Amino acid sequence: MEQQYILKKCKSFEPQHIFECGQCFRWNKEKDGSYTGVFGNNVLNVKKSGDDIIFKGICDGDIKEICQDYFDLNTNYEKIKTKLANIDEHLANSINYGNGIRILNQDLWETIISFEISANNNIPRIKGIIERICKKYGNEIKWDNQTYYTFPSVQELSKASISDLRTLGLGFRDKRIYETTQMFLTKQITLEELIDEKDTEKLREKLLMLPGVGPKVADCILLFSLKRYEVFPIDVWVRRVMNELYIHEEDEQKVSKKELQKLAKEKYEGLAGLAQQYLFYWKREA
DNA sequence: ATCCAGGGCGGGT
DNA sequence: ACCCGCCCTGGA
Repeated sequence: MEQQYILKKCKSFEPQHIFECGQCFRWNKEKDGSYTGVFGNNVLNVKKSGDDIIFKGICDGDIKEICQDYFDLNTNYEKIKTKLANIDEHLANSINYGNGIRILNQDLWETIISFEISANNNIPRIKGIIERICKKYGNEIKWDNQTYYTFPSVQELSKASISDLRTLGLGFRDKRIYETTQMFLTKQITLEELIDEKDTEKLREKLLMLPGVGPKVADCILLFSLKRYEVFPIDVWVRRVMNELYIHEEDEQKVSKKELQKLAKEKYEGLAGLAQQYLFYWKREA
């Protein structure tokens, strides 16, 4: 049954910024500018109307509670943005540009697999691959005369062989996804132990044990699902923007990740991940 | 046509 | 520790 929730006068909430800042792959823009997506067993449409946000859809529980958790509504982004904007002019500009960004609280399993798929790949293709996986191995949810598919659980995805995955277009990532799924299926590693691990460095080490998870993917999982706002995922865009703003090296490829990590930690401290999102979105879109 | 896209892996120094 | 070539795929 359809539910609706209206969030009144929310300053830091812009659907386009949230869904197109690179953190998620399953939200699509509708003709009216709203976004529709699937997360958990929920299908939701998010529409901005003045200062209000209208959430509408099929929810596995109370829509208000689900949205408060998923959209990180208990975090004060005004405060975060003020702090970051005071660091320097570059950050102030990028925050002005992506002022409605929020870090979603995404499902760990889905985030692990999604970012393994993102390796040396592009966003349209990543989205296509994930949709095909969901359609084949997830569960159907019908809403508003359309059919949506949930992201498959460990058990559900374990039905896929390596060649099944290859058929869906995963390319060389097929084996990585298969083996990661097997590790969780056989409880060689569990989602619970990752969620319960408080020490971020130990947590990163555990994530790096998964095939297909290197430093960049691990940082994305830490930031986009495990709420580690201090980690700083470095991809080509972040390297580009950091070099342009602070380093001015002719060949940006020569700037080492180590140097960038150090710079981010010095400048942004515990909010490096948030800073990354504003800079990334600004550089990609503007 | 060749290159590249939100890297990881394995095999070199 | 760094460095490098390779890896599927499809769109420009």
